[in-house]
Amino acid sequence: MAVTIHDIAKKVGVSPSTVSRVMNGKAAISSETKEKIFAAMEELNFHPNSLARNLATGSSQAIALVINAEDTKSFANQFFNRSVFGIEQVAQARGFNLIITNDDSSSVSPIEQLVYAKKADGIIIPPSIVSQKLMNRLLKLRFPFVILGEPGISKNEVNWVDVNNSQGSELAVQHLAAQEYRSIAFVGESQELVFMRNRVAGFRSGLEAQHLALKDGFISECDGTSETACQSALDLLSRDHRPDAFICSDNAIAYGVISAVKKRGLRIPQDVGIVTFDNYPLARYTEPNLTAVDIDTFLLGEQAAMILFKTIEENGNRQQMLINTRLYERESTNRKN
Amino acid sequence: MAVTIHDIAKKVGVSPSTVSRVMNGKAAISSETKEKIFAAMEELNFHPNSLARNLATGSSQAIALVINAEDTKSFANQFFNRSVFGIEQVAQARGFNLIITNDDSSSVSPIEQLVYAKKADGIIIPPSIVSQKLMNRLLKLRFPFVILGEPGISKNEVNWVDVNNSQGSELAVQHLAAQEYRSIAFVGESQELVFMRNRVAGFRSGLEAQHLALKDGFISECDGTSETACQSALDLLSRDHRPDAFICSDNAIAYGVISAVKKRGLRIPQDVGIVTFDNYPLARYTEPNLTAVDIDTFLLGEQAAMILFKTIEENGNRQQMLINTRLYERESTNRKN
DNA sequence: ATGGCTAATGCAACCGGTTGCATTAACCAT
DNA sequence: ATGGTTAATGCAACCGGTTGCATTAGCCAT
Repeated sequence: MAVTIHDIAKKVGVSPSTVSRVMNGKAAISSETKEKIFAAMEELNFHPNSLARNLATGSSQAIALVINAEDTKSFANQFFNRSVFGIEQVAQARGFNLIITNDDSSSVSPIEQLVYAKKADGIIIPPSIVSQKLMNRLLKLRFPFVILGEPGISKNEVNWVDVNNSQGSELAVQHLAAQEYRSIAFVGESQELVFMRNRVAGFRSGLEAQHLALKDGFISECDGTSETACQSALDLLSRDHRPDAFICSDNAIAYGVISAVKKRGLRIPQDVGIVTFDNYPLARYTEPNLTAVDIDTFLLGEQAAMILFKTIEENGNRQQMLINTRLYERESTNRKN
Repeated sequence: MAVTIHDIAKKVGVSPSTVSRVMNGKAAISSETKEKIFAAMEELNFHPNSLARNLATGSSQAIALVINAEDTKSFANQFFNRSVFGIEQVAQARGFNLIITNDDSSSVSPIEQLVYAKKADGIIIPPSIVSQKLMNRLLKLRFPFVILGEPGISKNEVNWVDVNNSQGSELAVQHLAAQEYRSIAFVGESQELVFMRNRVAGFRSGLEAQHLALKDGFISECDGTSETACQSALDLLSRDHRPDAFICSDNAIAYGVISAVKKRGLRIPQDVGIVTFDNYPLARYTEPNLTAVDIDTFLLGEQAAMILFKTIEENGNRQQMLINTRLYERESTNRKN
């Protein structure tokens, strides 16, 4: 078997507890013994067994990110990659491991595993699996958790981090107004989704701030595919007073809107301007390429992890955070230069 | 504190070992006591503490996926998402956790943490961090590992899973030949990358199988950006005997090639056919949309995990596996219908 | 009746650390 | 000299399971 604390103790001629204390930098140990212990650890190639340590301290030294493979839309895909990196970085800096676990409806809640079996000291969960029941249970157990997105319920009672969706819409409107677009429409998915509601709210307040009217029917819902987005845009463009700009809730929708504009024989950006949420994966590659409201998902993950650790350490913290977006200007709105 | 095995034992009036055995289904226990124990576990809401169990059994019940955030190209991005899901699914089915840890050059090898501190029972690592030293160390420790991609070194001595890149190229050539393209070029990245070498090899053997000549300079290397890919394609298209088809090593390259073809005033697919590796993220959305060699990354992850578990269980297994690709036919090669 | 066998369960050591309390020795002030 | 203090370290219990070996009781064959 591997080298243990006892082997070190025996070699140096001290007790295991002394070795433990040296290893953890706790209590006062004479620098003489310290050095001998370090030397022995080096020589025997000692590595503390984290399983033993975890049991003794009652901590798993891990946090978990719960994902929902079924929910390909909101977080699973786009956000996933870089936010995982952000979370991992924060965890690693604290010597914690990051566990990833899928919790779709088919499995017998892996969250319970993590929580009850003490496999994690805290969890980050997507809004799509948040239920009142789950939240209540976690709160009652005082088990640290952060929601990666604004939850639809009890938003003031739990920790969460989200993109500032309404600010993103405002930014888009402001930019379009500056480019002298006056008749702006919004194409997105169902407003049953929290982030959609926030984007629409920002769209409204953005229009107000720019003293622009929200025309009837200019908030259009589709199912998120390019095809239905295209249809929605075609409908709007066939009106007497058609939009001269679109804000699209994601790249696939924007792609559909571009097709619609082209079908109607209109030019982008001269006749119609387009801004899309998300700078990925298409925005750079469409024709013309797209001005985009970009979301820093690395930062999102990072902040979620920070809040989680704060909760783990302080135990009783409650925090919400919005990450501001920024605009990447590209051809699709470049009317003036 | 939480309910332990001792609480159950006391309540039922048996010894902790009996409870343990019932929990694990080991040894013969009378169905009478079994039932009483199950009832007590239910009543007290007992959940075994995995930290204790792990220490006792000497297993962490976790596998780890090492990622390399610096290596955005080969695996980190595209493959990451769905292969993680595949790995996780296999792990979850076995009651294992999946740990994700980043190992870039800046950190003091988290792999050592995982291995020496016994935080994982096995690891999956990307080729980009595989060194001879690391492999030797893992082999010597008999620590189970699988490489997620064919390694550049010692490929016969270690476990790995990879996309069948050469078969992918062959598939592409075969399809192009069937569409009566005769002068096929390949645009990819540096052949220092193992997967590139395999794709080029498949390209060559595919041409041979179709009795097509490989023209001089028709294997073109760029740095992987659309811009340099476009330049490479422009060069090839300005030759006396220009290619009538391109196989592109990824979507960004294909995008550059499309631009080049359009710049030369040629039509796709009539004058020039294009096949790209990867069905994501652009293939569906380019103009025209792209015939693609698709890689099932979920399956890739799944198989990697399967091999890892086999190694963990059988201890001494050695296995390599190639995942075949399949072709999605789209407009960019649709010359005949 | 008796020895042998098996099924059911307990005992206690063990996994490898952590930590509260006790102990010892040295030093200081009175 | 004596009591008090502090620095350095050991003892032993503990974290919550697992498991080899021992024990007991019941049953069967001789």
